[in-house]
Amino acid sequence: VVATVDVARLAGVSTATVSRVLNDHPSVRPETRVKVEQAMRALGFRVSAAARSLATAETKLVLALIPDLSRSFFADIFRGIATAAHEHSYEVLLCETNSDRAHERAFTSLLDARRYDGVISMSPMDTQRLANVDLRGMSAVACLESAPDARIPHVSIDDQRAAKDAVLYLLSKGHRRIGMINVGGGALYSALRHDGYRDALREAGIPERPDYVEFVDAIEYPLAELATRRLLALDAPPTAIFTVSDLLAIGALKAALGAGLRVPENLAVVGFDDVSLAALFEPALTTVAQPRHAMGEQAMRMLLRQLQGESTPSITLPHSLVVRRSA
Amino acid sequence: VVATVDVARLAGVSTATVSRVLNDHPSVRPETRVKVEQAMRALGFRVSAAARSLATAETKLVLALIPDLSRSFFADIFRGIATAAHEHSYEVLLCETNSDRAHERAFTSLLDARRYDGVISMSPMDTQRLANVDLRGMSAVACLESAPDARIPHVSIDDQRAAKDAVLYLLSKGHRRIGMINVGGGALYSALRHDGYRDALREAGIPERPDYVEFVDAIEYPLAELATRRLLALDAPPTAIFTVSDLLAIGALKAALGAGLRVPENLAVVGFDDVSLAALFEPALTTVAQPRHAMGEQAMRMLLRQLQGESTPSITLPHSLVVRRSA
DNA sequence: TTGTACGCGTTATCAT
DNA sequence: ATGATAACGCGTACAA
Repeated sequence: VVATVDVARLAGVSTATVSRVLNDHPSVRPETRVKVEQAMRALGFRVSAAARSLATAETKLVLALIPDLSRSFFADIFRGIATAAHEHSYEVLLCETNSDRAHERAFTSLLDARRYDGVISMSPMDTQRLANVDLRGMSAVACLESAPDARIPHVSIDDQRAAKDAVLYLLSKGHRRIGMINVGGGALYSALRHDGYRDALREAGIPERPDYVEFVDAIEYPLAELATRRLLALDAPPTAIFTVSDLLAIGALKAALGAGLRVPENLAVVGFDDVSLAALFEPALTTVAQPRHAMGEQAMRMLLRQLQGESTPSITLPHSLVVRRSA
Repeated sequence: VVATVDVARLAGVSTATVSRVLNDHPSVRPETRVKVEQAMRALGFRVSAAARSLATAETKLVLALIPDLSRSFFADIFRGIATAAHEHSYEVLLCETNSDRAHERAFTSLLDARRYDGVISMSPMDTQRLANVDLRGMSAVACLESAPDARIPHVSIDDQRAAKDAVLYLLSKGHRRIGMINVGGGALYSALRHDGYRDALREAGIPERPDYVEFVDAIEYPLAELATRRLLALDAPPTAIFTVSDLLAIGALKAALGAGLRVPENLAVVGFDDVSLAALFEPALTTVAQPRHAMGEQAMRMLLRQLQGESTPSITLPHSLVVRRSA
């Protein structure tokens, strides 16, 4: 392998100078710089990230924890993270943690070797665990979900308000019997969106009907399809359903269509996230949009600032209601 | 920071012994091992991946090049790669290279610092470039697409045969006017699938109609929707369409449904890949399935073997036709 | 079975 | 503006 010493020798300078060239140090005479650069090319020199890390105690690598890679929702956030990271010469390692084994693995790999400068969690479960574990001084930020503990700053939308807005929209369309399909598991966002749903109903003076709120175990459309069937089997079934995810909304749509109902005439459906699928499906989904890319970018920038020793407050980004055909 | 020296001191052994414990070296007396492990815990010791890399000249990190992260098709392959990698204590860095800038970035980050032990490309464009660039001895394997040059081994299905099978199926259903929606850009798989399409027609004694084959610029359903409209506007329009991607098939479906046609009665549609969307859409897609997870696993194992100095032949995995409603 | 000592390729400090 | 040199933390011959 060719190292800085070799370059130094060929260029007739010291390794210190080679290092300076490598790091764009201003105090290098232009002619010297040229000599060094020529030597580098001539020898086919490449820095060793490892050696650099060892000397600087920085890896320029951050870990991104994601629950489910097959959901493009997370892919979009990841893109935002990567964008911001690359602007600052950082790389992002993606780790999917849906299974228990993967979750464990992620945390060992996170804490065992000092491979990462920091971590960004897009997964409620991981975020909660991050808050309860000794981070050994590693920086962490949560995306989408705030940690119960306030040590980890987060970037998210106002979930409660967003859910309320969605339900208010349904109310404005004249609906009085509004159901909800939520997800279990104890994530904070599901609690918040549930609260938002209640807020809207309360404002409209409509009493809560617990049997109008269904919980599914995972963000998978078949589960929502079943939940919707249960809702539709009620004595006075909902005329509209608010779901906490577009995938669940698709399930609701399939259940309604399968039952011979017309959407939105017989049953209105509102989703959440505005993934690409939302516009594709027939009828196209009315849904709450989150600024996914921006959220990823902000999360990464937040982490970057933490790495420089700054303390970073959590931030809330704006959501919006995208009205299409389903409601 | 606490290093091996500190652990050694506390345990009353040498750093060599600590290193041996770290690497599960058999020649360490059990009692010694225990002493060392206790010292590690007591001090909160963590290895430095950087220092280890510097000493071993291995990073235990591979780079995965992916064209489009929002397509779950690639996410599934990535999962396979990660699975196999983790079994051997490797990490996988994912890099999306759809844009020119990202493509350039990927290659600089790949070749500049010696950060990665190897690279797996799932992107035709990247694979072609890998074959034309000085890899500096870095191992590379292609997933999904063979490199024109034979230096880079690949894992893929038999694309030509798979396409032929799909078209043969349509022929078996009585179709004689069969169109195709292919993708431009010069990827090998599109040429192969085109050949497979021709093979099937030839066997059936049906002359080629060039106007039956449409090319789109990217795997995006709106483009396929337009292409399908053009096909349907022909004097004797196809009664069936074979597409090289499920996303394109969805576009064809939307065009057909939008034109008031019934699928598969008036127009049969066959997709490719069997992504989750294929089963979700109405009517559910008949499509060619690729063993995505296994392909990823095999690609990673192939890379691992290369890293150990073995030479690895390319491999072809079996495909299958999944018959659903659309054809 | 265990210890000694050096090398891995950078950066950073202190001189000059 | 540049050079000499000591870290950085681990693996590994070679010895013992």
